[in-house]
Amino acid sequence: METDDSGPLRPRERIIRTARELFRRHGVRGVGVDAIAEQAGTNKMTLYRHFGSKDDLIVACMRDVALEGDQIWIDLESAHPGDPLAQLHVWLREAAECVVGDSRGCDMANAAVELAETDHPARHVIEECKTAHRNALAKLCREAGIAKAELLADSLWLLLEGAQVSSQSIGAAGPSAHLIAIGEAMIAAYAQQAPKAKTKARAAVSA
Amino acid sequence: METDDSGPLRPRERIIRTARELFRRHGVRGVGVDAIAEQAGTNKMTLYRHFGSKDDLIVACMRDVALEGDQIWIDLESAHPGDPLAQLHVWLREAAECVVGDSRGCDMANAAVELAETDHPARHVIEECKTAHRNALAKLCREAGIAKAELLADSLWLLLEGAQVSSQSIGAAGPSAHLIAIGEAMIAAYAQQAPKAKTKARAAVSA
DNA sequence: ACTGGACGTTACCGGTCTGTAACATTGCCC
DNA sequence: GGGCAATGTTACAGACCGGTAACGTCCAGT
Repeated sequence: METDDSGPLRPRERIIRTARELFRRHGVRGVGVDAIAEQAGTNKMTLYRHFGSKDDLIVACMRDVALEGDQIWIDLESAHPGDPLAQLHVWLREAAECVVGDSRGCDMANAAVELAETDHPARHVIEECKTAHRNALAKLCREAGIAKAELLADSLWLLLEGAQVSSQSIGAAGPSAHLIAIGEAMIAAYAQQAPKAKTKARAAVSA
Repeated sequence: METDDSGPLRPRERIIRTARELFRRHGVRGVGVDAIAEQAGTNKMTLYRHFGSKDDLIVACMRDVALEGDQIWIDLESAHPGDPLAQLHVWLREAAECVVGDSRGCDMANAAVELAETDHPARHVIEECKTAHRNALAKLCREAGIAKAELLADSLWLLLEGAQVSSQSIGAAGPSAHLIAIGEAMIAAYAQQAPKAKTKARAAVSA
């Protein structure tokens, strides 16, 4: 009932992993530090020795989520090197994976909703990470030769964010279930107007 | 410092209004019943005599939000009677009004995020209301003669939900700021393919 | 073998939260 | 005016939370 995965991981790592899971399931305000420590197979004192406060732990978890999220861009490039349009389609499919089953949506967006105070330290991390991801998506759209790349990126971005939050209010079987079809239609609509380059547009990587 | 608007309204109405405002500002878990009662110019006992529990109060607030949201469909019809396409454009502009300034997004979506337990009574109200609104939007798209009406409705729906949640994580100046432009482009893209009828399509109201 | 740092255990503090009990007060309606 | 329902006031219970203090334990490096 207590140990979660007390294998080779140090307490700090176990705490972050456990905290992320519990935060995800119950929300950052819905779980106490005592429950986190116990579930991580340690105790509250050790938790407070690694993280000065619960807010610090939340920030650390957000940074962990951000680090994990950055990996997708590396995976995309390695999956379809030099083919940004193909990467864009894979991105969409990866995004759709975030809203299957009894999804809890995006950890960061959820945390931003729960931490209503705009000056909460975690909010800065969330804003930075979200902005970085949106910019990376826009970069992908530009490199894919999309004319209105910024607008397509914002469109896809809002679609994903909406799908994640909508899966919690309406349910994953609602509009969120059509995320791929909607996204594909949108990419097609933006790709057909004044494309600077077609697929495999290696030459357009400059900007 | 205490009375909020103790005019002609009965305590029950004052409590709901105050609770909605405080829930919106601080989240449903971020404000206590005592603060709500005091801000509403009454006390905790009266609150508990009208609402058996805090959860009941949350449900009542969600129903109040739902009732308020239903009004938009009446307003749309009266603004452009018999012109569903025009209503659709006005809907988009009304939607964009929800993500201006320091928006806190959608009260219902936020509550769904905070109330992580899927069996919370408020979740049912939220799901019903959200589904009803999405269906009303789809009905508008069908009546506007859009071929893939359901898909356009889901697209616009995800855009709005995404804009509302994104305004809290990235900020209202991010992708959410382009909601109108994105939505217009999407409506245009769906309207140009196999339109069953053009504007003022009174004949297409059957289905 | 010693030592120092990381970790575990227990107990506690002060605060806040939801929810209730008992009682006083107001105001409306007959 | 008398009575009754709605409301206000105070106090309290029980639980939980974030955070800290004091002390014990273990293990790696020298």
